[in-house]
Amino acid sequence: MEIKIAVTALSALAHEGRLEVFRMLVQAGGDGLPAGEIAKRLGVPPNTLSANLNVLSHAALIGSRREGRSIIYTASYDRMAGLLGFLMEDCCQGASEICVPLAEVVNRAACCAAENKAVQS
Amino acid sequence: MEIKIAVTALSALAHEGRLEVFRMLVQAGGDGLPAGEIAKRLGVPPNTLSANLNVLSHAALIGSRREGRSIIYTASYDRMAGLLGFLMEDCCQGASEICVPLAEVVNRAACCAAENKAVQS
DNA sequence: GCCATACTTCTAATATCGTAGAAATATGGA
DNA sequence: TCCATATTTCTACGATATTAGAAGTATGGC
Repeated sequence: MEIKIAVTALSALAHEGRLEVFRMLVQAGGDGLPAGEIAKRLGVPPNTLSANLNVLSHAALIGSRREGRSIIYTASYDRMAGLLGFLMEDCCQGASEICVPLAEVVNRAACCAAENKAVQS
Repeated sequence: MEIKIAVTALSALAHEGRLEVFRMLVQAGGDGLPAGEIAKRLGVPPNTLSANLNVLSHAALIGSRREGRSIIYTASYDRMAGLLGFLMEDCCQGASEICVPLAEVVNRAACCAAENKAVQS
C-alpha cells in the first residue's frame, strides 16, 4: 500500500463518528447495514452520516449497493487488511518477542481466526 | 481500548509525516532512533518534527528517553497492538472466510511472527 | 401521476490542524 | 565559564475539516 492511501484511510477513521460506523460495519460482516439503520443506531442526522459515509467510501474502507430504497454499506475487509499490513510492515527488526505478541493480539481480536489458528512456539 | 483513545491514535497517524515517523520507529525496533536522525532521514525542520513527535507521544504511540544530548524515540508496540485489536474486535460475525485471510495478512506483515506460527486449517 | 420514504448534495459558518521562524532549554566538552 | 549541539516551546498565519439546514434525487406503492 502506498503511504498516501494509508493516510487517507487513517484520516477517514480518525473521527469518532466515522470510526463507530466503520466498526459497526466490520462487526456486521458481509451483509452490511442500510444507511438509515446506521443513522438510527448512532443517533446522527442522515445528512451528517451521509457526509461521513462518503469520506469512508472515498478511502475505500467501505462499499455500497442499492437495495430498493435503501443503500446498504459494507466494510471492505481487503482495504482493512492492507492498512493493518502496512502499519506492521517489516516491524521490529526481527525481534520475535515484539512481533509474536503483536500478532497474537490481532489473532485474538478476530472473531474466528484465532480458533482456526494455533501458535507453534 | 476506549474509542476516544483510538481516535487520538488514528488522528496522530493520519498525517504523512507522522506516519512515516511511526513506521520508521516500528521498523527500528526496541532501540529506537534519536530525533535528529529522524529529521535528517525525512528532511524536515527539527521544530516541525518535534511538533509531530509530540502528537505521536500524546497518543502514546511512541515513547522517548534521553541519552546524552539526544532524545531517543521508540514505537509503543503495546499501543499499536491495542489499536489494531480494537479495529478488528468482534469482526465479521464469525465468517471465517473473512477473518482468516485478514489475520494472515497481518501475520505475514510482521517480520518474524509468521515464521513462528502455522495455520492449522 | 402522486406521495412517502430513503438518501444525498449544496452551502456557509465554525472549529481545528499544520507549519516553520525565532527564541528558549538541556547537555557535554574545552 | 563559554560555546556548540540537540531538541523543544512559543507564536501566528493559512489551510482543512466538520456540521447541519435546506433543497434535490431515486425508488416503490397506490
